[in-house]
Amino acid sequence: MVQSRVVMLIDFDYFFAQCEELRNPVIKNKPVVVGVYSGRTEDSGAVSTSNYIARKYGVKSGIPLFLAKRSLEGTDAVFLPVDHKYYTQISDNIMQILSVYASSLEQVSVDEAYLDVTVQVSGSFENACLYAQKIKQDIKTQVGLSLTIGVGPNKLVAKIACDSQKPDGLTIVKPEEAANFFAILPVNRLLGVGKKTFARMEQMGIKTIGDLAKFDIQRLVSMFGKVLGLYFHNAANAIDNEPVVFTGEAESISKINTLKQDTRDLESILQKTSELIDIIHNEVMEKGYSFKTISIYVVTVDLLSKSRSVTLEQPVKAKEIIKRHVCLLFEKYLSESSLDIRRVGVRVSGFSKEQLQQKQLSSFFG
DNA sequence: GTATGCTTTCGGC
DNA sequence: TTACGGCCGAAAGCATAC
Repeated sequence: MVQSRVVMLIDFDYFFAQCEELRNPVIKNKPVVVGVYSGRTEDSGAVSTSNYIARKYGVKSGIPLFLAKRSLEGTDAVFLPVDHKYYTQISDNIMQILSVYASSLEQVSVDEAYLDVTVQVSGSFENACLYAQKIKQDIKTQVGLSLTIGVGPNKLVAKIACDSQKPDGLTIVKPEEAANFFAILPVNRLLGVGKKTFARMEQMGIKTIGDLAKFDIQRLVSMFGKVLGLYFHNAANAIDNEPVVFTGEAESISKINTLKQDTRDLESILQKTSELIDIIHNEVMEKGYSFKTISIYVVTVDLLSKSRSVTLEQPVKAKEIIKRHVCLLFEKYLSESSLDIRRVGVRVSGFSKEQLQQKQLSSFFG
């Protein structure tokens, strides 16, 4: 008999706010709101994360800071600006500790990682329960943070298990339970089922993952194509063979800022993007990347976003090339739109890294 | 038709 | 009544290639 894998998804609870509680435990029993301040006016900006006390007042990720402030009026709420460096340090520390617990670790974001622990728990989900508790305890003791863990036979199930109980949760879904666990969930909980596909599936009478699991596979293939159709069929039946693999470098590097004032003056836009490009270019050079694609990102006064990009024939690395293409892209964009611009951003992607490969080879031999 | 790759938009954190 | 960040990868939509 083929033994099931045992895969965990570990999610750090309300991460940024919990980091702030760690730094200053006095705030722990107060509403804590971590926000990005745009610098325009005193309260201009948005909530990045809040602790669960603040969430009781409806203060959650993405809402405007002044709204959060209003909702928390009369409480002893603490508002703090994001400190990415500090959170990344803590995250790196936790990832380092977690990596020892697994055969492979795949970091998904600053506060999430998949672990393949099949070997460590001898393929037993009973062992996995104890093992997960041990991991939680270890991070609590060594770092002082709480985590939520989902365990399943693959990444797909682990993820949905993890989402089902937070914070400080532990949910285990055994292989034989996965189908029932999935059946009642709305189909858009599956990766790959966005707004459009969700609407299409609804038309076909598919609302839950259970509906999708029972749906005729041939018809799925004829509707969505071979690759997607088979993927949907498998996913709905909780089948997922994606391995837990070490995550490589980021695929894009971007920087975005809010302008001091709304404008469509090319000079002032280029002045701001020039600052952003300096930072991006530094980072790209540090990593020894070349890049092929350069994009600009615009948020207009009505808060809608647009982007434009160009892909070059050859990978390049010069800062001047970014600046030149950013200028061209903005000239083009401005000729197409008449709205004032509130925020601007720059992104580079399509990396290649001959240098890095050389480095790896030489360090392998050296 | 299916695969592939590019551009733009969407949505989670 | 309006109000509102910064980043990333995935989704969606299209063009082109086989």
